[in-house]
Amino acid sequence: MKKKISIYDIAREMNVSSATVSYVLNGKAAEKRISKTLEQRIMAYAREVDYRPNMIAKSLRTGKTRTIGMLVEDVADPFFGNAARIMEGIARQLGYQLLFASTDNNPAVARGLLDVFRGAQADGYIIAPPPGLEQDVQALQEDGLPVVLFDRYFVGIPTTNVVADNFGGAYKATRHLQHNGHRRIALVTAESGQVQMGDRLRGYIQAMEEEDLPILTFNASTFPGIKSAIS
Amino acid sequence: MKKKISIYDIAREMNVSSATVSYVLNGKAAEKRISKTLEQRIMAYAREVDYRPNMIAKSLRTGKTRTIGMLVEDVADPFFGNAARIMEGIARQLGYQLLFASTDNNPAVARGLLDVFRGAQADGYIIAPPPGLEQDVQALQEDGLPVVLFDRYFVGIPTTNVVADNFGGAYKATRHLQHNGHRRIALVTAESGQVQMGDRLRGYIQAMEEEDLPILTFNASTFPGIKSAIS
DNA sequence: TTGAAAGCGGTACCAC
DNA sequence: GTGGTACCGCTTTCAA
Repeated sequence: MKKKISIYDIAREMNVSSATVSYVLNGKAAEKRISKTLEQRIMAYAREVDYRPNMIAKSLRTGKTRTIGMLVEDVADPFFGNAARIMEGIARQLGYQLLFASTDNNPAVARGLLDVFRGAQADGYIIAPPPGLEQDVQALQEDGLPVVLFDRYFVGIPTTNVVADNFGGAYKATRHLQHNGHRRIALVTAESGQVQMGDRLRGYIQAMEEEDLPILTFNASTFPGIKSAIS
Repeated sequence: MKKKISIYDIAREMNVSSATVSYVLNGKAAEKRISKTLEQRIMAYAREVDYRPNMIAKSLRTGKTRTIGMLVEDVADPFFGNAARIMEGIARQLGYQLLFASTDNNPAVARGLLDVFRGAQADGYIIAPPPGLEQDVQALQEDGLPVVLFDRYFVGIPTTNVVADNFGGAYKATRHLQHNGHRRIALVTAESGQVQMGDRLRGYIQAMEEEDLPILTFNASTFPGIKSAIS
């Protein structure tokens, strides 16, 4: 159980002040015009004793945690799992740590999670919002916290979102089938009331209407086995 | 952008010291024999201004972060994704926050991740270790940090592990097929050199040997399409 | 070139 | 019953 070493320990050992050590360790040696020799000595010693800064203390002082809270519907879902994993890698490269949590698409759960993240002083938020989270997202923004929505968004409330082109995708897919000579084309979807689903439906409908074809939709949620068609 | 309120703000408003506020907010009012009325007043005010403790400051002072670092092979993998999600829920119920990271089953990556977690002062670790992480796991333990391995473990190094009964499972499955009259039973596996795979293989072999049946194994990694048998 | 010291927001010991 | 205050480890201003 090697004892934690702090910048004071190394300052004492080097006969300098903690400030000097802090400067050197943060690459501000040049800026603060600290002698090259001193800098070398400190760096060498820090490496020797395997100094690791206490991020907690740093965060308390700077007010930044380099932490991003990420809310998805379910981390175990392949779509969100992959998204989480990829974003995690990118974040880490940029020196950020992602905090994940699953909302179950439940706004109450999501609210609780946001509270946890706020308690942890997350610097920013990446959210795949469940329906009903409008207020909370707005509250975050009003408090000056960076928020980006993904996979879904709220119509009417101004946010930065990254979403697939659901409308265009459904439209193109439908057109493609039409070009291949198909006439009876159905859309299997979920009636979740979520905006991304609605966008797909609209894309499909628009393509069908342009060709004056009948609209056919399967509701995957009410017919899990996909046994019958509605409308 | 409502300003962050601290216990000092509350203390000033209530004309008491920050110490008193801290006691009340931490349920130590009775223990510290603080008057019921004062307690009520402070609680009410805290609620009114929606006070949220700064966990960073709390962590710095107490040395505990109520955070657990979790290393899996791949968060996007359904097995690990589900494990992550379930553990996350339990942890949160207990007031802990899980930090996830994917090792890609690469010890170098895992080491870097452990460094990040240590920097974040994680209170404990849950690890599905890649081969070659023995030293690092031992180092954690020597530093007095709680570690639990899951899904795999290292033979010979003493750790707390939670793993499936791979040997017993393979043995029972094989026996089951034998009881149903099958004689040529093959094991499709991966030659990963990982202990859990070896355990399964041993369970299968033992069951086959007890009946004097021929050992047949498919190596799923060298024959991804599972086209031919070896041995 | 370098260092003293004031915080960041809490906790908890000890005194009154 | 309540409060003063030192301290957790680090950053940063200001002075020397």
